[in-house]
Amino acid sequence: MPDPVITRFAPSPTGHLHVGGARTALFCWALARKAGGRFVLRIEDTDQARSSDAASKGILEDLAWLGIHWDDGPEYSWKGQPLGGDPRGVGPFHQAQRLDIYNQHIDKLIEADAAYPAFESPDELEAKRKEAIDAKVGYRYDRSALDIPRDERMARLANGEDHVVRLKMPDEPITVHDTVLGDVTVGPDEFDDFIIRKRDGFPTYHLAVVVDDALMGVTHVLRGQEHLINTPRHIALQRALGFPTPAYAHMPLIFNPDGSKMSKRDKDKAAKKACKDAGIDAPPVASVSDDDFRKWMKDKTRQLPSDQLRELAAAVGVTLPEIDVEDFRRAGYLPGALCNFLALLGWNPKQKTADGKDLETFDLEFLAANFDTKGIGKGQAKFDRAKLLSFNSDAIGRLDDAEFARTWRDWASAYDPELVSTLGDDKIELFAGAVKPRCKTLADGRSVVQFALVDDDSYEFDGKAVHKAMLKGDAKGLELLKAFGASLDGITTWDAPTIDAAVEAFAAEHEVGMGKVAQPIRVAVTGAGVSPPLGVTLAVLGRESVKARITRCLAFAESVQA
RNA sequence: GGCCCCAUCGUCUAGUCAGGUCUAGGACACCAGGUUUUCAUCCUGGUAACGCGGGUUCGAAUCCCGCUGGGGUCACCA
Repeated sequence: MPDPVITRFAPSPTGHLHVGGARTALFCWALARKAGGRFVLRIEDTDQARSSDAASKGILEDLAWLGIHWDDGPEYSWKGQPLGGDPRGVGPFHQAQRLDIYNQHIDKLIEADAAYPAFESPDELEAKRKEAIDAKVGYRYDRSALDIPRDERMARLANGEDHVVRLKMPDEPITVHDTVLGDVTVGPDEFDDFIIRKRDGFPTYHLAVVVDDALMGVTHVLRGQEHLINTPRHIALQRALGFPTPAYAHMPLIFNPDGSKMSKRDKDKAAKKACKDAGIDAPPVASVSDDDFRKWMKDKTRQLPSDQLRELAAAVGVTLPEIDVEDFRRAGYLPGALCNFLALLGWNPKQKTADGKDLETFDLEFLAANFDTKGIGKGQAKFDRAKLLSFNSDAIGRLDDAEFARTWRDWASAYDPELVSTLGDDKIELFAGAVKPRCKTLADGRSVVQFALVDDDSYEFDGKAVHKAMLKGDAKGLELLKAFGASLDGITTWDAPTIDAAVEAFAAEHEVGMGKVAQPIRVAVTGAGVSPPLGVTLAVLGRESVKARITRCLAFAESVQA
């Protein structure tokens, strides 16, 4: 039996899942699925200061929502389906809970003289680094800890003196055999004896990753290209520890359309700019303190907690760019569309559709059956929101009306509860067919149904639309509207098809085109010249509401006319 | 700056490994038409790219070199 393929995604829980991370996770997942292997989720929380439980939970939910489900990893329940667990007994999956394991391996390395404790303080090292920079030479740790006799080093270590542990890097070039990039060789001058255990006793990322990947049986590592230069370090560590080296594939990064790196800070940046442009110098919302606001405005790198930031953005009237998976979810993107788009950003199935075009639309199932590291491109990609938007509206279009109604309602109950409470399930269903082709995101749906969310006497009439539909020329529109309003009680059943038929009959009876009748009615009941098809529009409002609105519009139009 | 990676329409890309069938294909965006009671959907068509310079070759988007450009990385972050 060939070795099983085991991949892993190992985020650090410092916030919600970034779309770049989501793509990495998606590819790792797909590679494992394709090979019938396992996909491991591991939480890299060795940075005590920056990691949080909330972020860790958020990432789990983001992945689950996307449909990227893990076999081994933290236990999580998604829509009644259990995810994760530890059937192979390779956990726990939070690195902070694996300190003993790391220390065993570090001890082994020290014992074998492959690693050594170093006692310089951070300040001392910082000074040396600065010196190197001033002299315009690359800084490397000078191994001065090795000048201390081994016995003395070990004694000081045993005494519990503050220290870090460094790996002795070999004095020879290391070649990474990368599935995407080919062989990449880096010389020994590029590396110094890097730290594998920090002063606080936690392992660094390098040590933890290598130990965990080996112990969890990971065979294929797919990650962003920012890790390429780390790989020789990891290979050195694997050799020192006697671990096999997994297959590596580094993929290009994702950028903003302007070429800048897609960063969580972009959201803060947008909000800061809006505040600055509007000349706001005090926190516009109560949840942000005066002090925090001032510091935040002053420091380009400073970020506000996401809910505070969102509140502030709403108050200032600025739309934040979507960066994290959760941003896209909130903005009304479908998980399938996001995955489809993300997959295409750097990967191509290289297949044709039945009509000879490049295959671009596919689902997770397809990815699981067809993913291949050969299809990963080498070039860096820009994140084109317009194309994602198009993917999303296509994906919405492929839902049938009932599915759409369900999806829209579920989204709204989480992100726009007022819409659900005002319309109710029945009207949402009634609207589904009309809203679906008119929205590119689930959030867009609101603008389509806005007219039904307001009271009969509280929406405003667009003067231009009123003029165009009923007052222009001989003001025949006004006459028709009046007549139609009077005929309302004659409509037997108040549903869209019957209403449409009645309007058609009305137009025929008055010997005018549909447009001449439909537009005045539309403007009367919605205030504007744009709405879903008339039958649905009237059906949703209800007969009494339509009557009231026509009466109100008549009065408005006549007052304008006079 | 050192080291490393990359380079086809505005954007994502197919084609590059095995040079000719590429007057370079698709998608998004954009523009122009058409269907439609408005808007949207939908349909048809169009504009638009091999970064530059040298080689190799009968022939290069495809191979080689240089340049330019973009990116990554140089933490007791991951």
